Amino acid sequence: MDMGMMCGLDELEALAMSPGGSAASAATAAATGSSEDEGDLRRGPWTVEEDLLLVNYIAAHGEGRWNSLARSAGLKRTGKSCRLRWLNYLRPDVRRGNITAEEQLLILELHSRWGNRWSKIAQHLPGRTDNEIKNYWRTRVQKHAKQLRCDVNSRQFRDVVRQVWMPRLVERIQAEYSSSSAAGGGGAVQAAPAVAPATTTASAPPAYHHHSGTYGGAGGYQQGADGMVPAPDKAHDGGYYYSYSEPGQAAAAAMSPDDTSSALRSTLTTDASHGAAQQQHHYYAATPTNEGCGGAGGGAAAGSPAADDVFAGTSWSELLAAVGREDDGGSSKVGLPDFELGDFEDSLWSLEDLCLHQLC
DNA sequence: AAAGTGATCAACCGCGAAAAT
DNA sequence: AATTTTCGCGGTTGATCACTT
Repeated sequence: MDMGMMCGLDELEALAMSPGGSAASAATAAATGSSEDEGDLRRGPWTVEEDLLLVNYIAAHGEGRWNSLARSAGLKRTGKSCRLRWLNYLRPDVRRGNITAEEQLLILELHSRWGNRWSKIAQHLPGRTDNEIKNYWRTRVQKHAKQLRCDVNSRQFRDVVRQVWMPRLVERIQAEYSSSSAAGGGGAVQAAPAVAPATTTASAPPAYHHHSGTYGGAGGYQQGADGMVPAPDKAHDGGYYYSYSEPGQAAAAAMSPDDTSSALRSTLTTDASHGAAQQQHHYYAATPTNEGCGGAGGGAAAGSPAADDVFAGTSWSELLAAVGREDDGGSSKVGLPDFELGDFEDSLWSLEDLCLHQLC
């Protein structure tokens, strides 16, 4: 394992002195409440010390056999807990930060195919964990469904996703690519890091990003002069948060050329004047007035003005108007072909569908 | 400024499948 | 072949942060 994350006593000592470390420990002690009896397994938030034990043990011995790993590493944790901590947080290729528009699009697309198969979906979003995707779905997607008073699996909501959400994501991605190409590509990493082509060069120095919107590093640790050390930045649970990318590594690792998202990217970026741009044209062909899904909509979206919310500024009545009523089988919606829904167990909608139906 | 509310995310739990003994 | 252990997944919870009132 060439993670380059060996940690020595120096780092552990530095850790003991670091604000993040002490904060995390204190926070954990407060969170767990009770002192840990000898032999008892710890629960709750991980301390920096525990993180380092785990990281360094895995660096030396590799992962797997989690129960014995936990014991051997001297961690009073279940193997399960160690595995989770490693996979969701400490792994060097874990990407942190906002879910990009392209990632959102991919999640919507893949969820339509596979449902709540989070781990399977996560395989197509390099650096993203199933837990993160699951959280995204629950907090963002289900929130929108709730605002619409729709079941997240209802046809109407899926129509909203298909006819409103996804097109707007496509639109945004297009805009991002346009601006990034106009700016010489430099903006792509910021705008759409998930699947943006590698923009760093082999000669570029490693980039450390100290905010929650970037990605590319292992949890809250960074490569020190001779080992992994906690990143002294944003207080976040344990009090550390950072990202790191080797030259040309982040984007390359973030997206292998042969995965679904890559195909998606090519779909989105191939000839903007014909491809997705044309999709948008069809998506927005018409909007019959209509209520829908309990009709609570109008203005409800006002509560979610997040900058990355493609629905921002659009009332739910508008959204619902765009897709027609569920109880009429969606027949009132226009602007999109009626897809074959008989087999939506397998695939309700997909970008391939959109292309097949003369939308690109 | 304080209290209340909602959003986010790390972590835990239970269960079934796979692997090991 | 049967039993035990380990792994991985999906669902859920709780703490914290951010925003609103």
